[in-house]
Amino acid sequence: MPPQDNTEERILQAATEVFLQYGKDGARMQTIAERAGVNKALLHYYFRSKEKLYQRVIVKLVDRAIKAVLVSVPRDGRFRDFLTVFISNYVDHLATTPELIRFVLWEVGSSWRTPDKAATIGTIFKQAIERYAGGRNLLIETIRRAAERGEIRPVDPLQFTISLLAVCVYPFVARPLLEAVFPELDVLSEDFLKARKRELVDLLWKGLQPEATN
Amino acid sequence: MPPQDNTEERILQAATEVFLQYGKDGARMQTIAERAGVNKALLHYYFRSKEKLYQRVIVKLVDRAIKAVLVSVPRDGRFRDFLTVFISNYVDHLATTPELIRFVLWEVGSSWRTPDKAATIGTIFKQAIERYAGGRNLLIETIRRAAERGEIRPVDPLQFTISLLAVCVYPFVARPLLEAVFPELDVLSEDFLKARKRELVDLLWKGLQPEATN
DNA sequence: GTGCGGATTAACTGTCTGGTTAAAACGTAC
DNA sequence: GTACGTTTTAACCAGACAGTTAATCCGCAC
Repeated sequence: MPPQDNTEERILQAATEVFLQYGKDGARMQTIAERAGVNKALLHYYFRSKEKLYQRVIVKLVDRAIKAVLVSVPRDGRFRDFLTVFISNYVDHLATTPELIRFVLWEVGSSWRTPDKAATIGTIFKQAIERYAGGRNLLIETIRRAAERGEIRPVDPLQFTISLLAVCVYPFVARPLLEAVFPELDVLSEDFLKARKRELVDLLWKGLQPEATN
Repeated sequence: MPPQDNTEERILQAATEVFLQYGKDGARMQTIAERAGVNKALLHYYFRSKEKLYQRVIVKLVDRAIKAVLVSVPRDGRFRDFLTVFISNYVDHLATTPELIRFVLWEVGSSWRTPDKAATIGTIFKQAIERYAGGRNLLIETIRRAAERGEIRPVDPLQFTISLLAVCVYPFVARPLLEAVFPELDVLSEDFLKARKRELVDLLWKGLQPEATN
C-alpha cells in the first residue's frame, strides 16, 4: 500500500475497535494492523509498543465513559427531577454501550494487579474528570446542595453518589451472572430498563425523604 | 521428590492460590507446579489441561462466593432486622476477601467473550445456587414475603435484590476507580465500612416504607 | 533525473508457555 | 529380588506473538 497521510489516525481507530472488542491481552497487533490496512511494523513505527498504543486507546475510551456520566446530569431544577433525568439518561447510555462497560470492567480488573499506578484506569479517570469538570464532582455537589436546601434529608454526598452509581451500573456489569441465575431476566430489554428506572427513582427518592424513620 | 499420596490435592490447592492471585491468563502452570512442590508434567497427568484445572478451581471459588451471600442472610425476624444483618454480614465479608471479588470480576469480564456458555461463571453460579439452596433464591423470597406481609411497600423483589446486591458490592468492585477519584476514600477502612452500612440501611429501609411519596 | 528522508513492507528473531514424551523412580505383590 | 503398574521427572516440542531489521517504495527539492 502506498504511503497515506492519515496512517497514524487509522491505526489508532483500528486499535480502539480491536481493544474494545478483545481487551488488552486478547487484542493482537496483527489484527489491528489488518483492520487498519497496514503492515504490522507500522504500529511500532508510530506507537513504539503495544503498551503505548493501548495507553492512547484507553484515554480515548475513558473519556467516553466519563462524558456519559457528565452529560447525563441535568444542570438545574429540583432534586427529584435531577434524580429522574440522571437515572434515565445514564441507564439508557449504559444499555447502549455494553462494549464500553465491558472494557472498563476488564481494565478495572487488570488495574488490580498493575503495580504502575500511573498507567492505571483510576488515574486516567481522575485526569479525565479534571479535564472535563475541573476536578469538581457534579454528582456530589448536586447532592450536597439539595441536602443544604432541605430538599432531601442530610446524607453523606459521597455515600449516596456511590449508591447511585452502584444501582445504575451493577445490572450491566453483573449481567452475565444475573441473566444466568434468573433466566427470565433480559437486562437490555426495553421492559426491564423501563421498570428499572421507575424502581430506582422510587427507591432512592423515598430513601432520601426528610421524614423520620420509624 | 518421592511419590506422595496427596499430590492431586496439593496441586489443586496451589492452583487455587495461584489462579486467585493472577487470574486465569496471568497464572502459569510452572508457578502452580512450584507452589505445589511438584513437576509441571504432573499437572497435566492429573488434570489434563490448564483449562480443566481452572474449571476445578473456579467451582471451588464460586462456592465460596455463593456461600458468603447465603450465610449472610438471617433466617427469620422482621424485615428491618433482615436488612441490617444482611448488609452488615455481607459487607464485612466483601471487605475481608478482596481477592475473591477480584477473581469474580475477572471471570465475569472474561465470560463476556467466552462463547462456551457451559464453562461460564454464570452457569457455575447457577449450579452452586441449586446445590446450596435448591435453586430457590433466599433474597428474593425474603423480600416477597415482607411485601406480602405489608412490612414494606410492594416492590418487584428481583429489582430490589439487584439494587441490594449492587449497593453492597459496588464499592469493592469499583474500588480502584473510587479511590483514585476520591483520594480521601479508603473503602476497606473501618470508618468507611461502618458509615456505609448505616447509610445503606437508612436509604433502603426508608426507600421501602409503605407511606405515599409526595 | 538524482538524491534524500520519511513511510512501508516482508521476513525474521527471540521468548514465553502450554503441552508431550521417554525414561527413571518407586511401591507392591509374589 | 524381580516383575509390573503407577507416579514422577528432565528434556523437549510447537505454536503464538511482540518486536526488529534490512531492504524497498515514494514524494519532493534541486
